[in-house]
Amino acid sequence: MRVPRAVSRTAESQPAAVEAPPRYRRIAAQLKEEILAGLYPVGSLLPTEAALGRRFAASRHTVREALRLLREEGLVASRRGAGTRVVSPGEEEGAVQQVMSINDLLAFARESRLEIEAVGVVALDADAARRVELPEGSRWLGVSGVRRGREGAALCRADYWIHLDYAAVARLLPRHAGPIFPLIEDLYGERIAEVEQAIRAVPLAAADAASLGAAAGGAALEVRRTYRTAAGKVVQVTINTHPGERFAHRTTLRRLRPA
Amino acid sequence: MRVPRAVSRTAESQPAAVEAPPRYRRIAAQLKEEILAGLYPVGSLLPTEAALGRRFAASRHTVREALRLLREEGLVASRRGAGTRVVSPGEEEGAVQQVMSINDLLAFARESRLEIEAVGVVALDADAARRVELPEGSRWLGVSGVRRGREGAALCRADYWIHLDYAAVARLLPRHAGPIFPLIEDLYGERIAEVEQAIRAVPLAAADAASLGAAAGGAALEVRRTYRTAAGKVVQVTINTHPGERFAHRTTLRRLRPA
DNA sequence: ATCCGGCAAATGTACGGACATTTTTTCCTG
DNA sequence: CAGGAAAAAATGTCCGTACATTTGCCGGAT
Repeated sequence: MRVPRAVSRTAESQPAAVEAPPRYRRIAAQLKEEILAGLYPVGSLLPTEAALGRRFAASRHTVREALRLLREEGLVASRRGAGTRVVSPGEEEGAVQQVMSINDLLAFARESRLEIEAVGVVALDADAARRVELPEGSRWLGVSGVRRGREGAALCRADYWIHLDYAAVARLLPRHAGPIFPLIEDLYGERIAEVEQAIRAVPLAAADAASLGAAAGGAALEVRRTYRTAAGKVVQVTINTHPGERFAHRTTLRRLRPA
Repeated sequence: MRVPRAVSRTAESQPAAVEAPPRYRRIAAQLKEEILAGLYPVGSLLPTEAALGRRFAASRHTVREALRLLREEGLVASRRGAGTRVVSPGEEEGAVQQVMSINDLLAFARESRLEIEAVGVVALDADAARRVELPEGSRWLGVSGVRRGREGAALCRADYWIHLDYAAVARLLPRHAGPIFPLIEDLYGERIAEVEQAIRAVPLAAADAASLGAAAGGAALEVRRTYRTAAGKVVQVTINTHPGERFAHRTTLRRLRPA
């Protein structure tokens, strides 16, 4: 879905002041870049901790912290005595979304940045209405953009349909890179009580592929969320489109009592 | 994945040596227990690193590693100068999941019928190991088939990797079309405490497409579930592959208390 | 050629120290 | 009493050391 370019726009967003990250994060980013560039193909060994320490003039502690970040991102796996091996390509695989609750939705959005491309009121045609499961012809504040991770890589497309009762939230968006529904909660005193989530596999549209730096036509994971108040009113619908096989939507389900 | 037709099958047991976990893991477990027991309610501060070091007679390094585990588990959040605060009890999150997840897995399997095509012991090559996130070379009881709905239409491919400790369950499968893990629970007295679920979009392989009556190469939703006991032992891994855009994986998330 | 044992290499755990940064508390002044 | 500054408290980063555990390689024996 492409939200039509809005006729009127609010002020452009301004990037926050960025300070130098800690050394271990910089080392991790450098190694990640080299992994993604193919310098260390899947299956190959990274340099040892000792060698990396010499290369980056860093202590073993700092190198280990960097490697821990890479492990958490799913790029490498370390084995005692055997070294650290590159286990999977693609940085998006590390953008694992641990969605377990509404609070977790907030956490994911806080760890990524929404880069807004278009904001404007839209009326849903038949296709769009079917896709977002909202009434055909109804009008919503449309917001579309790309969600990016820490190092600026595109994680997914993010498209929003916000109920017009809350359209003034548009004024806050240029200065806000995080999740939108808490803004609505703050600004209007509404409370999201329930999120309905639907996940499916779709072909990646050419327009989406271009802005995500991925190949068009491949498989993409589409995650749609419908945010409702306790009274059942739809406040917002969000569709995140993650390209390719690199992204996995993960959930951990637990039993707490005897079955 | 195509499981080779089984020639012979026996249960093989490989008892794993169980050793004491590292100290930092034990400290984390103890603190988690106290958090879940309500000793530190949501919003309250844990003891400082220094205090925990005194309490557990551990170095700050060890305490910090323990706190890192708790942070990664989403139980606490640390802020420089302010301490470590309990932000979300895992048990309550788990309660949310219980409402809709493992029971939902059973419901889905009950509403469809597993048509088994192949059963046999398989050793995981590198590709398979990566796909199911189990050790390469490890051996599992492989079961593969198609899950069909009421009218017999193919819903998805269903592939299982069952720990060889439970391989005798194979004897029950010919007369059993429903979910497999409750069979294991009944037959062996094991209890599934946790299911880790990963959903991604993949291209539909030609072999899978043929048995599902779908076009090869299109987008498919791959849902992988790893079933674990409370001790963390992997009992079973399941991959369901749903063709095309027809299938949507739906979840409803609710807030149980005020934000 | 194969197998086994020993040793070196490589990561994992855990101790210690120091300084930086942020938050909270305390103290002082108007 | 209120506000601001300074000090103390608390976590974050980064250095170092030592030992434990596991893996891989090499050489010798069969």
